[in-house]
Amino acid sequence: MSIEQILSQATAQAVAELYGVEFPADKINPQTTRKEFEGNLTIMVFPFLKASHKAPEATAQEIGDYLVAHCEAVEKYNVIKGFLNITISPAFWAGVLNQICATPDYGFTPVTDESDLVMIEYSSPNTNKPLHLGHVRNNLLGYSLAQIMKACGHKVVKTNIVNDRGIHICKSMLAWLKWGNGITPEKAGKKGDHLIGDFYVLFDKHYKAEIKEIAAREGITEEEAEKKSALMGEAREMLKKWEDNDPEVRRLWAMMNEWVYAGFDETYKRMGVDFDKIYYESNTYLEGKEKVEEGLEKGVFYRKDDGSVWADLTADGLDHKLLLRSDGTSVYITQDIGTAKLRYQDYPIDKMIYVVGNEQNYHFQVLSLLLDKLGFKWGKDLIHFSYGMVELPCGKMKSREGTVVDADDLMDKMVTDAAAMSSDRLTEMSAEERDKVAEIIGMGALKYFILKVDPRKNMLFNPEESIDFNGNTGPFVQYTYARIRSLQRKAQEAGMEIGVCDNVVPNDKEVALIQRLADFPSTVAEAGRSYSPAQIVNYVYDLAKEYNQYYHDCPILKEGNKEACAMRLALSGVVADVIARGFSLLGIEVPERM
RNA sequence: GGUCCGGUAGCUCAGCUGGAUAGAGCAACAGCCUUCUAAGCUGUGGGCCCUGGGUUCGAAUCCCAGCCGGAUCACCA
Repeated sequence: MSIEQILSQATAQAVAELYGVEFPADKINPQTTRKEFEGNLTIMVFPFLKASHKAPEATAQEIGDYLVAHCEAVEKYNVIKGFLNITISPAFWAGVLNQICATPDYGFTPVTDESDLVMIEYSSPNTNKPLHLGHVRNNLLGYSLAQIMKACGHKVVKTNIVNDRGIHICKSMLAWLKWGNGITPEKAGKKGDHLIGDFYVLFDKHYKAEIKEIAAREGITEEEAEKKSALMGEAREMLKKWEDNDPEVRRLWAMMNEWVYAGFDETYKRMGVDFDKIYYESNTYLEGKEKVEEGLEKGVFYRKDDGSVWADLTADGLDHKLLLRSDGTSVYITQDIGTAKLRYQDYPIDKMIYVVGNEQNYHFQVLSLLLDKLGFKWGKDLIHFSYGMVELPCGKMKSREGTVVDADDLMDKMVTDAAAMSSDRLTEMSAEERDKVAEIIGMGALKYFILKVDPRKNMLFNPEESIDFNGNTGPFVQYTYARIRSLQRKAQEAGMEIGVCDNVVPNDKEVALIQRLADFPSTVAEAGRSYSPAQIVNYVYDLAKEYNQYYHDCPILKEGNKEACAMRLALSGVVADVIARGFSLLGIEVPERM
């Protein structure tokens, strides 16, 4: 039981005994006392005034006296207005530290057979171009969320739905046939996804030129000219052939997709993300029809005269939504229904989380309703983990405008910059070790910077600032960790003892640190409940910052008292450990030296 | 126009299940390396928390209205 819970219950008991009123203990939330006041935890007594019929100060005094008398952990208290500031005895905190040291999986809830199964869909790339900055945010959020859900005791299945079919892939294929001269990633010395992306761009270039040419020649608008494009006609024809299982087209498609997947794998690996199960739209896009027919039979959908199928969502405050075109083919949302069907066949899903950009908020509102109507038990409560756009200082990042930041380029830049900044610092390391550290720091800087921001918000990504190694950054926290590890190495060399001894009491700064460490489990739980990696980032930063201040003021290896020293080493060790755990929830590595 | 989401220091962001004098970092200025890693620490300056109402002991936080910005409302994906 946490100290907060102990206090809540004791306070509820105090209110009951002193004023004869039952007050629910879970409504009493002791908060960390602000720095400028004495005490560790604060209870607001305003809610009890109705019961006590006394002034706030008097009420606080009475409850404070009761707590000191009945609660062993409470050492003393002070009252400021309606705020009851409670000081917990240092011995109690020492006990807490001891307990944390003895808890191997501190802060994490174990996964059991009875745990809920949470499926998290993220990344969802198209196979006609490489991953970009938007995917970076998506992947980092998705992976981190999966880590957090695991730590909260859920079974997690990470999944990826790859959009591997459609007109856009055909464009790349066509361009490769026309202008590729049989080039391959090996021959080009290029990652497959980048090569395919190049051909997609090439198609667009030729297409635009063609439109312009037609418009000029026939004196029509470019919009009208688009309909006459021979290139687009060919692409459509290719899509038709693909759908008809034309062996030639299918072979080309399969080959080029393999190139792309090899490229994606590299990017994912470097980013440190992975998946338990990958679905391909080419396998799922026909599946939704069946479910729609089923819904039609149940009467939750209806058919128009032209044969198209719709869902009436006006009762839920939305519009009518198309599910099947009049020619019987699927639309986007029908595919999502199909994918849901397959997934539910594969896994006993209790909760579904979709990590998808906020431009699809409406889509997921609709999907939730449709899945619910179709009887998916997790449909109603599906989570659309919606995130905002990543903008650049020079303007918005959209693939059309050509200012896309490529994910691979970005990671390269982060790591090279990290290497440049740490080169004169890590002179005693081998080149190989230095590269490894640069990778950890560069990727840490990137991940931390992206995960720091509330996902819902659009964020500004400034490449210059992101690699700034000062302040609230990943490297700052990593540095704190590395220093503690170095400290531990030195202590070990000196043969010093580590551990919490009964007759050593932590000082104020140490108590504050222990108190923060004690908050870690509830922080993880809360981050899981609110789906917020940013909360972990904030926690870890606060912890690292506080430790840095402590580190500066309280020398450890120089401390004369052996037992105090042992306690400080133990405390430092837990700080490092919790930093590492927090970072593991964010998918960020931590270096032993830097 | 309907719906959804944002608006907090010059900049990037926390805080939002209502609590004390609204916090960090960057940038600016002033200090601290004979010291367990100075990628650090300390200090100073910087705020109509978009506006206006309401709810109450108390509002950046909750409710209503408005302003500004973004997204979305396809037989596209």
